Amino acid sequence: MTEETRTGDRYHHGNLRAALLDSALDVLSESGVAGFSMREAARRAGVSQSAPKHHFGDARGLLGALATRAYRQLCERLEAVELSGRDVRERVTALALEYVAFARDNRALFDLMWRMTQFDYNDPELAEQKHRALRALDRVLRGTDAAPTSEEDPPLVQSYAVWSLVHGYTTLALEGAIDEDAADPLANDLLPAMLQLVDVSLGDRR
Amino acid sequence: MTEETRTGDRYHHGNLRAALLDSALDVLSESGVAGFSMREAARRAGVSQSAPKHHFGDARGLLGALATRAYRQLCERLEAVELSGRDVRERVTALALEYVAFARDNRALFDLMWRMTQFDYNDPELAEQKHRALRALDRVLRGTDAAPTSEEDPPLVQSYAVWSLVHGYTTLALEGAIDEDAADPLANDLLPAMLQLVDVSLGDRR
DNA sequence: TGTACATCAGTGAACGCGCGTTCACTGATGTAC
DNA sequence: TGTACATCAGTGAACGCGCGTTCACTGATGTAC
Repeated sequence: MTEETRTGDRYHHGNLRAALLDSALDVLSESGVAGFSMREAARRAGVSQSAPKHHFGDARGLLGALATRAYRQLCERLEAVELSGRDVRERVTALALEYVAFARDNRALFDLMWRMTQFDYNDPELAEQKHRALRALDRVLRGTDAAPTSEEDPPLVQSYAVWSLVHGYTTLALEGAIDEDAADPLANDLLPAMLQLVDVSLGDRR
Repeated sequence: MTEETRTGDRYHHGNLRAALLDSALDVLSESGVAGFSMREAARRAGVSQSAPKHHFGDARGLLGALATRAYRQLCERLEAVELSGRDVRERVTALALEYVAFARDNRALFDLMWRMTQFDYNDPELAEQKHRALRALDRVLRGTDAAPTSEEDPPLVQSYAVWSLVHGYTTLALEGAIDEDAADPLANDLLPAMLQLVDVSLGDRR
């Protein structure tokens, strides 16, 4: 009686919610947000077309759950590298590269994450996870010596600047708008070079 | 016999291509890329559902033409403010604010512009217009005193950095991911403050 | 330990919808002679 | 100046498709007594 997916001879799937999230991710990755359909997700989970309704209501609910899980995964990856590097600049660069790597590994998902207002999907956990990545960056910029970051301190201008730069670079590169010499624009060193131009000291804090 | 749209008693529209672009923009603005349909665009242009085929083939063609026109408009707006400001930093800031203003004025269109790879729409003019905005930024960063910019000089790292920062900020703000004190995050002064952190001198050029 | 019953999870046929596309057509325009 | 004809631009009915949603149902599970 494991928790594993089992599409055996049982009438009840037993694990359908998780199985649907997985198959929905497949559909999303292949067809994009525009081509996504509940029926196809159900089909791939080996279940009738009306089964998803019990778990997610409609496509908004399913995609929302998918996006929430994606934010969580991104934050975990960022927090895992948060402390690697000898100084602030190295740590910021490590975070940035991880951000880009996540986007490249999960193109359709990354796309979905920044498209949720289109679905006006309001989930408190999603909103919370959305801020979590920024907080990791903020901690790094304030430095480890600083007093433990209060959850209520507003993020630094530096945090917004670095986030904007990295996010913008990621979307532009994935779109093919920034085509560098290298075949894979995400593998080269343009991003670190750009980050060198950003003042990450706290003296300029405003 | 003006060039104006006339939906009079004539069998031939006379101006259908332009009229379809306009109605398509309406549909796009209301329904987004996902909700876009050729039939609806035709309906609003007051024409049969099969008429658009003669001019655009399919939705890819119509949206592609729309995106190309949008890039052209963006570039014109950027070039119009390119020289306003007493020094490089002021001029860069003016460009950045205009970029954000364009995105706010044309949300659906701005969204479409960075989604064209989804349609693998290959139009040389679109590709050309895509680079044109970056070149305006590059001219500003090199300064007016510099030798006239050769069309073949690769863009500065600074250009990529500023573009990434501004583009990232724009998309994050429109998505609601950056919520500042002000009700309208695009109207405040976070963007200039972030640009202050970027080294725009050419000494660091690499 | 057994039975009754409520609730949960999933089925599968049916519906109506808007879409893209095709097809034979027709009305207008331009061009050759 | 007039006529014939090719080409262009647009019509409107028809088709098949996949979609979301509804609905009466059924199989499994849990709980009260």
